[in-house]
Amino acid sequence: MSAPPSAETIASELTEAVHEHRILPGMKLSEDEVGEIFNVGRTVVRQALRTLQHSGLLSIERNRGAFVAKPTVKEAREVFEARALLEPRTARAAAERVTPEDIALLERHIVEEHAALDAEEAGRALKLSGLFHIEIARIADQATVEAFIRQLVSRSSLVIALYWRRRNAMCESHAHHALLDALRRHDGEMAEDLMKGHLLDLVSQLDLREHPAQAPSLREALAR
Amino acid sequence: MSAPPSAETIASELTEAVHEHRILPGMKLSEDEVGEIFNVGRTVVRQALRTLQHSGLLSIERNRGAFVAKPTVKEAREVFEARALLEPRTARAAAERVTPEDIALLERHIVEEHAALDAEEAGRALKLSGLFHIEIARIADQATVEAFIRQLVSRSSLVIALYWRRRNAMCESHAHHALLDALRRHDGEMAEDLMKGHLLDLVSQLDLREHPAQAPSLREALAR
DNA sequence: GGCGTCAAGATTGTGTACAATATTTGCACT
DNA sequence: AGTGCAAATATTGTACACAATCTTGACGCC
Repeated sequence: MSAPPSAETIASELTEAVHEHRILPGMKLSEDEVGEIFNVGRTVVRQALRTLQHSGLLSIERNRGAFVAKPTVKEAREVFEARALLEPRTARAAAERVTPEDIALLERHIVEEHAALDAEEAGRALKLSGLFHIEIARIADQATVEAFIRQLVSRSSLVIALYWRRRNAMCESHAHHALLDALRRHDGEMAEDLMKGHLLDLVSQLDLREHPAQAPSLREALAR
Repeated sequence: MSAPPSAETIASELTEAVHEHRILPGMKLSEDEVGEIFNVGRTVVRQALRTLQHSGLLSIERNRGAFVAKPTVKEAREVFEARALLEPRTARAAAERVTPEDIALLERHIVEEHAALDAEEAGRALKLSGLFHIEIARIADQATVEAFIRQLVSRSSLVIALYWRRRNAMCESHAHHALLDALRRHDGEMAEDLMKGHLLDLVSQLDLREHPAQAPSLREALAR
């Protein structure tokens, strides 16, 4: 209905849905189906799906279709190892460049995140939590690194959907608050350490043992 | 001619051409032209171009076409800052996991790189030089980081095309040799330091002052 | 009844025609 | 001659038709 959205719009909407866990790993995204939802032809849908594939959210299998990626345990570890390489130093750089406007924006982010948690909207809280990390990269004025972190945050959403231990609470709000304090004081060293610890915390809350659930296909699950 | 190549094949060929400086920043890649060269329809070409866009090699302007990206000075710095975050630690990890087969492969790489330099094939030498860095990420068994480094190496080729000081020699072969030695001895610490220094060396050989040459369009070059 | 083969259906892959838009060229007018 | 507008050209954006491939269900055979 109304104006036909562009491929970028569709890609954004789908990405946001993944961030909010409204779209879960393994789900199939049929071209016709997505096209009907957004009132566009398959050509535009295919562009959007390819975009999401390149950012690692979809796995497109030839003549089979596009499926939301199901990161293996190894990939899950790799995502957080990559984040551990990029984000702490980026947080340090952000602490040195952060402006009062940035601080205010991050404060609003945290408030909204808390509000979402109180409203039991875990998906929205998760999305906002990811945006917090992306904002830090933006503040550091490192567009290239920011693009990488965007990808990693997106893929982290998939990892969390698959491997998160406790569904009830996401008790990481304290970490973001502490980071914000360090940024406010332009304490780069502290920001770097906090980010490093925060990421380690996140990984420690995942269950990254080799589950059966991660079998990519039924064939492998039942093979012996 | 003969068998029609897939979109991935075309993307690889174009990427390789960029690595070898056969395709230079600013060049326009017309869909029809590329399609005729590879004997495929525009549909497949567009897929390949989108892929290259997502890896940062092309900038696609709506209703204008696809142009090989011309990184600004800022982007050039960002690329090497990102590499400085990712590659040293990755080299350390590689030193801990490297196998004799990997060592042999890297040795061949270096030999070929020297041969290319002797044969005055600067483009081929540059491509092999980039592959050396990618191989190290592969050896580290970090597929996610490897994908990022691939992007960064590609974009580095564009940066070098635009900002390299001396066209004659690429006197970095020593650095790769030293890195290989560290890997052979499983000396992670040394490998990390060498990689860090190597990347700093590379940046120092660039002319990243704000030249006029970086004007994206004639319009800007002559605007006053 | 179990199993293999094959046909029907559905979904994606690709080429192409047409529409939309940008660029260039020519022309009229000042 | 210079400038502004308009038509012509060329290139990309989108939709659609057809081909290729996979999945599913049915039928016949053992």
